[in-house]
Amino acid sequence: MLVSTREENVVVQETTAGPRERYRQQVRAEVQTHAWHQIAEAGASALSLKAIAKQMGISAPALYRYFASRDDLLTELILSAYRDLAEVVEAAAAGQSADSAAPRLTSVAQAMRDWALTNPHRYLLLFGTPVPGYAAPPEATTLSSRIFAPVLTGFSAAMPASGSLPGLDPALRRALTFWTRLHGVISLEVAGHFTGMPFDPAVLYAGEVEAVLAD
Amino acid sequence: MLVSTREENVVVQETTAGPRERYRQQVRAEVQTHAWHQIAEAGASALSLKAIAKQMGISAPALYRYFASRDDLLTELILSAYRDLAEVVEAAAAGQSADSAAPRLTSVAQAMRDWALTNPHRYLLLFGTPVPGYAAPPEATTLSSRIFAPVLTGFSAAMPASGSLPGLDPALRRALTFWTRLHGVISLEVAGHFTGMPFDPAVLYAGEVEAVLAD
DNA sequence: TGTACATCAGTGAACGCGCGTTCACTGATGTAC
DNA sequence: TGTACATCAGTGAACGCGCGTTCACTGATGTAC
Repeated sequence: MLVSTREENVVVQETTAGPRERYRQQVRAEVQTHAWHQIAEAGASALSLKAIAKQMGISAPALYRYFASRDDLLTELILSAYRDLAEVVEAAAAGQSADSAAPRLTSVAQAMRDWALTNPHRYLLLFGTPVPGYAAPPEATTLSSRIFAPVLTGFSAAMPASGSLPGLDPALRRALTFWTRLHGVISLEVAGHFTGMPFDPAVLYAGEVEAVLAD
Repeated sequence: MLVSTREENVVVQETTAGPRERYRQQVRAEVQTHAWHQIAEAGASALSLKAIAKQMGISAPALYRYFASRDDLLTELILSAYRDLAEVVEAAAAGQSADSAAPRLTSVAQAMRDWALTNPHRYLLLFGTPVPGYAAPPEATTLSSRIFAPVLTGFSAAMPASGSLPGLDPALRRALTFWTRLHGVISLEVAGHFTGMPFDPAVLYAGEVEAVLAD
């Protein structure tokens, strides 16, 4: 499983950073890589600064130069996972012709599943069981709607704005079910609930993608 | 939130149990109640025998009279959650007339959501992020198919057995999408991903139930 | 180009804490005669 | 009904372990003159 840990402290990287700042970002990235491996092996609740320090051959207090606390590190991991997925979804939505919404949304759906299967622990960290005792920062909500936006605009474009029906705006409803139906398949697959069952999850998923766009 | 911890050591309970055995089952139940409260507050990874002992006003080693280890307790919790849900689903399926499948499946769908909202931590323990480093016992798979069975027979009855289409048997496919679509809504709601969004999850769910049975 | 100084990465000891689990034991409770 | 014995729930001390975090410190590195 590939763990790509890019640094995204965009503001800093824009101007020419001094060698100390460059080194700093490099170490931060290395810490996050080890953190993801740890989450992959023992789950998010087991994320431990001391264990990361040991793996890096460094003393534990040294890490406090880079992250204010364990929860601070966890926050960075979650936000970077959100950013990563948001970029993947946006790229998938942008890569298709703007004429019709269906191929754009198909592309988005495939990108989501690919990302989830490549990064199962990131997907579960974002959309699985919430980490107990941890409150996501407000920025998470912003990034969450950034992921949702291409889907919503896709359906809004495809449908006449027919005012609100009883209960739920139709474009919002279709965007929501797009999301819930695909999440239903992805999350069960990623959590291992399809192992040993006599069917191919990819086929099931493709069927759901087709169906959710057909109606 | 109600935590009902029934003892289900059926074999023992059938014959008349001595007073010691009765007491033993009572304590086991009490331990499990405290365990669920603990999972609700700090997650499954934080499940701790010492903490339970402290809450019960008992010494920690005393618990080893009732559970062989921490993982043993966790296994009992998971199996009892599976059993509980299986009974709820079976009851919902049996409560309707056997004539047509649709009302039976609607009833099953509502029972599933009700159970999940009443027991969010149980639902997440069964179908959310897997507990790291913990392997579910084989019996879990058995109970899992017991939950799935009423759905599958519902769709099998409703459809002519038309042989296998390319990819996926039609009844299995519809039973699977029944499950994935409802899980998609339930899991996101239970994990708190709908909080603050401008719609009613119950309406969204009802719509999905209707749609999954309509086609 | 050379030197003095400020910055900052990293160290090692220490804090209080909680964990699962073992062990030898005490004392109450149920049971067989 | 009374007594002796076996069973077993529960105790307290101890084991080795890992955790987050703080503190005063050392020593290397970059920078300003």
